[in-house]
Amino acid sequence: MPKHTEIQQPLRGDISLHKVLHALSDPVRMEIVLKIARAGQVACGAFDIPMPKSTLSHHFKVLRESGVVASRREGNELINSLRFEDLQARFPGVLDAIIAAGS
Amino acid sequence: MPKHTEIQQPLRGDISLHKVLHALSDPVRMEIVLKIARAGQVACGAFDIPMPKSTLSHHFKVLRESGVVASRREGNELINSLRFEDLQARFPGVLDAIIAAGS
DNA sequence: ATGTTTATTCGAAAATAATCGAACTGCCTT
DNA sequence: AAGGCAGTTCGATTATTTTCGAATAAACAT
Repeated sequence: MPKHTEIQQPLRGDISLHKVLHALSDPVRMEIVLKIARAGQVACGAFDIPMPKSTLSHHFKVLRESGVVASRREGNELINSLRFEDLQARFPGVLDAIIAAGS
Repeated sequence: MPKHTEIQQPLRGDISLHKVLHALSDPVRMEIVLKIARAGQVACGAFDIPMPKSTLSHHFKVLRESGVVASRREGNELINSLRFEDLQARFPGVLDAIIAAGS
């Protein structure tokens, strides 16, 4: 029975458009988002991006703090997903269009 | 008969998503874009944003170089418009959704 | 208990971006 | 030709972001 630890993320109402756009304006983070969009659920370790772990961790932090990505702990890894419903509720169509454009 | 000078802007095919998103991730630039979206055509001077002209000019430059805004000279002022068709062709729905979300 | 895996945090360095005043260019008016 | 107006460009400053290695934490396995 895996323990689920909640990670710090903004509430739906606190998600701001400019932070979301900033988060998505970085190519590495966009790549991360596209991969999550395709797979639904991806652990941090599953990204074979040639980059130190601390840098990658920074990008996940930006994605989380902007409200784009939700992460939950499962065992000793973090599973990432997109906050599709929250973003759709707050900024309808934005994430969909960006993901479609980025694919 | 006003002279129309063309200003440096990327071709449709050279517009990149991450530059567009970066351009829109700044609150001042978003405000500019929203005003143009509402009015259709706006001269640089018509923005009563409390900020030195050089700073404002910098933001227009970012918007232009990202492909979001087109500027043409008419007399001694610059008229700005959104590159809606180009953006729609390249990243369908993105600008619409962002403008709707930002309004 | 010790070690392993997964990922974060810390702190400092390097790269980008934003800000502003001053000087400049283009166009119009007189 | 001289002056005014709209914006840009230059150069310097500051602020924010990105990057990375080293140290740390949390969960699991042995």
